Amino acid sequence: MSPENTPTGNVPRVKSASISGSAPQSSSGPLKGLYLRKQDLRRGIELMFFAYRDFTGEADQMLSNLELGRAHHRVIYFVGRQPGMSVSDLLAILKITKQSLSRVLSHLINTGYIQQTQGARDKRQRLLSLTKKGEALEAKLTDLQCRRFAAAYSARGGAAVDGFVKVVSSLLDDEIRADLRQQYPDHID
Amino acid sequence: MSPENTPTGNVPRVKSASISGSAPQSSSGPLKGLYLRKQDLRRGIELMFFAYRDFTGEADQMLSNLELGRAHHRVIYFVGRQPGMSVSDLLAILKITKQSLSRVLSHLINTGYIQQTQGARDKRQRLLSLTKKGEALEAKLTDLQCRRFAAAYSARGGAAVDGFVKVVSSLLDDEIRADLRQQYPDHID
DNA sequence: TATGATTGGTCAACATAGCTGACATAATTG
DNA sequence: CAATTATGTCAGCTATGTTGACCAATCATA
Repeated sequence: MSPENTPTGNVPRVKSASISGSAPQSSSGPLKGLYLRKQDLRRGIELMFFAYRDFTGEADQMLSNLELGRAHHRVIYFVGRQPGMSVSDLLAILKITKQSLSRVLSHLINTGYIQQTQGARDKRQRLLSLTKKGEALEAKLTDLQCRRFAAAYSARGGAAVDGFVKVVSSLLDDEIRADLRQQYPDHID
Repeated sequence: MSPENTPTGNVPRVKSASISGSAPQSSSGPLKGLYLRKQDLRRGIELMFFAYRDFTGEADQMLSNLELGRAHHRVIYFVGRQPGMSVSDLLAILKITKQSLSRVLSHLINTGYIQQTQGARDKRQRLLSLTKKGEALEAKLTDLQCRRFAAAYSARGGAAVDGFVKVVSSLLDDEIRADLRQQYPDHID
């Protein structure tokens, strides 16, 4: 935790005082922990920042033409993924407050992207699903992002995809990783 | 672009009408493009969403205790990475407006995390760097995120890290990928 | 059946962090 | 000197998150 006053991070520094405790790391030769140099970890941080921005950028653009935002996209995406989900299901996934969701969800209902039906088993529940209009938008947005992934996956091949899924899964909080493992039967874990 | 009305996405669907054009894909057997099934691409989308949230979560928590936000973190991170950078350098990295940055940057200067010095070559420039206080915070925040990466990297090994870097790099916009390639001399590309 | 828990909606108020557009100052460059 | 560049600043707007309170309908159970 001691502050390291090393400016650029460009120089390969094998001894990483505050990090190296997490894993074996040799100070000589191309050995096992070479990818744990501080510069490699920083590259990871930056890749996440830039990739997330670029990954959402195209969809954001399309959404802004419809006077919608990223929050609307999330709702449309997850409702499209699991039609008939309840409001509390959605809250649990998005991890935002009821009020934040309410604002966005009401707007999507008023503008005809999402419809609600009363739950059969539990009449308190409002089960959410996409309208035709909502499905069309979801398809366009998901398509944009899927194309980006399809391009990346096919450019790099199955082994790289495997590594990607493994590493990103390990970046998740435990609870979320368990959820995702259930969603995807053949999930690498 | 035709809307596909398939509810859950849990069933493995080999034919992915709107996506499969991007790459070779066989409809039988464990072949080359198996990782391009719609469910695999959706998993990628979701991994990015959840991983980014979890990846920033711990730092966000620490920041909120200091009455700072994620925007402040970004500034501190990149200034710490490249001390002496100009305001326009920072704007180019963050891709936000001058006014958005100004608000955050002024606050960080007023609260003693960042200092400015007049450029020697070009006196109009205000070169940014972290104060001792800023360095200490940067170290703590970066350490949190580096630990997460170090854990993921060492749990999955070098081959997985390699795949992760390859795939995430391919998710970037071209321009950004070129920048990152320069930042990291041994960048896989 | 009465009670308490759950599901969902709503209101008011607030904070952060993005945006636009206009304008000002100082320094550099041609 | 004129044009451009680097930076800062003002006013105002929007999107998306937050808290806390409160209400209604429904469900589950003692």
